[in-house]
This record gives sequence, structure tokens and C-alpha cells, in this order.
Amino acid sequence: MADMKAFDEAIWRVAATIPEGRVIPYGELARLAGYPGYARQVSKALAKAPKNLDLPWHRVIAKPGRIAFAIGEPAFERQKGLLQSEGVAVLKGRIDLQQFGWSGVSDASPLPAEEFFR
DNA sequence: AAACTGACTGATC
DNA sequence: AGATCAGCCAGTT
Repeated sequence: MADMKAFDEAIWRVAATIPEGRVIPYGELARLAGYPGYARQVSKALAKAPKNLDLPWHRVIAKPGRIAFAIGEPAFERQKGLLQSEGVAVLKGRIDLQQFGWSGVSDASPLPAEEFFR
């Protein structure tokens, strides 16, 4: 990858569209933005995102449904709080996949749907 | 310039 | 389920 500037902006653009109450894995976000294999760089793009963009960074999680920060870490608590405040249950650092209906993956599922809920 | 680092993933045991 | 390991890839040492 040559220019990370374009990468960052592509990530920010897609991240901004993640609906409230839903989540998406880093790798999936990267793929949707056109950069498959760039999961690790997504975290960096989010970290450096301009504050005025007000991106829903908390809706971006690690697979399979796990908050990337270490449990107990301030950032972990912050993300957990934001998710819970919009109806996403978090148990032991994990998103409660049950709430989306394990069987009814179709429409009530988080953004990445099929892939995320394999 | 080689080594190390991490808000990642997938395979294996 | 939980731990480990190896790929991953740009940034930082």
C-alpha cells in the first residue's frame, strides 16, 4: 500500500455508515472499504480519525464479536459503555450474539451479517 | 536496515 | 472454550 492517506479516508467513510446498534469486525470494514487484508491498519485509521468526524468507532470490533481492548482497560470500558448505551449487550468483553437471534441472521444482525455470524 | 509493535485473523491443538 | 502460533502490514525503533 502506497498512500495511507487514501486508506484512512476510505475507512472513515465506511465507518461513518455503520448503523446504531450494530457492529462490524475490523477486517470486514477494511474489505468493505476496498482494502482486504488490512484489518490491523483499520484500528490505526480509527485512532487517528479527526474528532470532528464523530465516527462510531465503538461499533468496530474484533472477530468473533470481541472488544479489542483488554478487559479493564479504560478504552475497553468506554467502548463497552457506548455499545450498551445503544442496546448492544456486552458480556465478558464479548458482544452478546444471542440478542441478534442466532438463527435469524438475516435482517436483525449486525452489518457484516453472513460473514460475521457464520 | 533489521527488529519490534499492535484497537487483527485464521488455523491448530 | 482457551491458548498458541503463524501470517498479516504499516509505523516506529
